[in-house]
Amino acid sequence: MSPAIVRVALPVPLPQCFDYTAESIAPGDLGRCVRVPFGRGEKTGLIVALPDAAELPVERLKPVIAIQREAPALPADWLALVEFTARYYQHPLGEVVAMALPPRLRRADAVAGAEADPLLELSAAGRQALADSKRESRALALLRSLDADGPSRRQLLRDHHGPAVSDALKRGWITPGSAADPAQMAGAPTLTDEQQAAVASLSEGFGCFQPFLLFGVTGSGKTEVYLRLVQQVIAGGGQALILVPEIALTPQLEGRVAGRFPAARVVSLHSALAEGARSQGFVQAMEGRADIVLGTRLSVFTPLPRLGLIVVDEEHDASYKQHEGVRYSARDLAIWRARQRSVPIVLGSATPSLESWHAAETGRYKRVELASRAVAATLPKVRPVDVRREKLQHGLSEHLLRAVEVRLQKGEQSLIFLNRRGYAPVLSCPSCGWVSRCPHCTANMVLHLADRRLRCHHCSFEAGIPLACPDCGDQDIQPFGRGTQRLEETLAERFPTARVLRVDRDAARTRSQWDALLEQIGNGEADILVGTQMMAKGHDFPKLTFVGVLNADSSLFAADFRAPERLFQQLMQVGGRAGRGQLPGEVMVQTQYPDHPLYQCLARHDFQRYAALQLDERKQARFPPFAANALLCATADEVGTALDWLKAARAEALPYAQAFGVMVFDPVPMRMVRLARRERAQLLVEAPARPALQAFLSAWSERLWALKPPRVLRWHLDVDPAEV
DNA sequence: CTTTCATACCAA
DNA sequence: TGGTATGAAAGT
Repeated sequence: MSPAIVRVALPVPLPQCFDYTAESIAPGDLGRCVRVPFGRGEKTGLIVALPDAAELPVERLKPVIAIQREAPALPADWLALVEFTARYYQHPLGEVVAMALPPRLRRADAVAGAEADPLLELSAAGRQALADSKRESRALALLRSLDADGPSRRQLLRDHHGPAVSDALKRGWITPGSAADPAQMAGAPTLTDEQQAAVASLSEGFGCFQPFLLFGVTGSGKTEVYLRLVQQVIAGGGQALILVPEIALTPQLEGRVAGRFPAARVVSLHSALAEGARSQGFVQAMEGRADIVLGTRLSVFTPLPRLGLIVVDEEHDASYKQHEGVRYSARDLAIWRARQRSVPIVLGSATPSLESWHAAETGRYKRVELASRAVAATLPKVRPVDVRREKLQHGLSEHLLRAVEVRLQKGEQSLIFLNRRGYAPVLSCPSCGWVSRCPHCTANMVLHLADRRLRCHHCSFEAGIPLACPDCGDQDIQPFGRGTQRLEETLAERFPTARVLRVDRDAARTRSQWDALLEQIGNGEADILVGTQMMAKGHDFPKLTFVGVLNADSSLFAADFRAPERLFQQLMQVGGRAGRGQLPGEVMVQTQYPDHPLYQCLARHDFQRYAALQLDERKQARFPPFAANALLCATADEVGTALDWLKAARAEALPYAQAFGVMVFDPVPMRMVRLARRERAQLLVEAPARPALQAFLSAWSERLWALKPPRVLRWHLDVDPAEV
């Protein structure tokens, strides 16, 4: 018997797979990791096919070193998913696999058996103890919660009751439980009529592929709707996949899910997780031992044998698109996966992406709406403040200052939102025009007065603050513009009795700093918050009733056609921070263009109107979703090199372009040409629709790989780019 | 005649 | 990508 052939995807930046010979191959080895000789050394890859014939003459194939048979093989539908990803995003399969697989799984050493998280329940003795006990204790609280909510996972109990758990185990009050229903819920609130209706129409999609757009204003209780759907799926023996933008910023969701389903096996996956924990969660999900997987974009690649539902929370969020390496969109892949597995997918947002909104308008997605806030709070009053005729005090209008003053007197909190870190965006010499340029980027270095540094926000280059102008020696160099640090200073001077707290990436460098800040705000230990977009994301501060927005206009006329969409989403989101408790909220946006449709729609909370306007513009201009785009990006030590290569690439494209009805534009230097000592250029491809783009790209990329670029040049394709 | 650096090529 | 082979330029 001649040896079998295995086709292996290896983590190398090459468009092809590699064939090897292997003895005694079973069909079950498809999807297994394998150690192979490669070049002078060895590499670990994944067996992606068991072909009858090799691409090369068999004599030239090397034998595999070892097949990793201790770990379970990746299932066929998972292979199909990574293969689709590689094809659609024009990225080498081996690199897609390397990204999607936890590193522990890839390495040949055995995967540690996942530690069990046993289910615990009240024993007869425990019931007795509960009945007999008279005074409050930690143990009593534990027993009571088990009595009320039913069996629960040990980890969850430990999170809430600490050492009382081991104690109760020793006394025999609680015991490892018999099989409990993972779908049992604890502490579920009553749904509003609207939520009930939403759950009803969404669950109609169970058992078949159907994308839903759950369009619900901030605070309308979308999460509660997800949880009920998840409950139904688990009750039917299925697994649910929930994607969230940044789990680091939304740990409360993790707690809420785990707390709601005390008997379910919940796996949460995010980038902050250690290697081992990530691999463990992956394997648990793959073996069907997890009921719920909750995670960031990477978890779209979690194998789930009993998948029954996918939820994409805040589907418009930019963090679903990966911006380097394999530039995939987790949201779009989730939809593909839902179709592949014939399961429903729920995309939730208060400000859906225009792509999703358009899909709902045209009936490709079913729209389900939650129009009112679940908690008894009204939408905040939003208005643009015309700053053209007002004299500003350090960038702050009289209206805004008065609004802050009023909250201070009432003991409520205000948030001033400014998306610009640091003290001032640039340091400049008024006499000769010198500005604090970054030596490695086409950008200015930002003045950070707190640690007396100039810092480039793009490449992290740092320098000290010069005492005099480096060019002309003038000592009168000055900061221009305003960042959060300066705003914090200004507000502290203006409101000397107020406690001003800055919340940006500099103030919340680590997770613990961030948690500490959140706690301070929650405890009412701050009166005025100065924050960047970090503050926009899903946190409820009951005492926060006013939000002032500075410098919003800069996104209005930005070159990127998606900038206004993002601005609207961001303002809706940050506005949603105001008045989520019992107190009514107010939002002011300082602008030079108070009549701009974006602000007008924002003031009326009218997403639908704004979406209609934007979609109309996009249609006229043939932008997505009325076209499909891709970018070919090249970087080199000089733009010229990049541009030359792109020109050659464009020449290769022209024969195909016509056939597929695709436009290939001239290469241009990127807006920020220089980034971290590399110069960048790109070329836009515009197709009438995705299938045409795909067909064109697969033909073109074959030619691109054949093109021999100079060694210094790096190139990649960005399909469905987030920014152009 | 050696060392160093840039460049071309290749991987099964 | 990373390792290696190749050759020209620069140094002894």
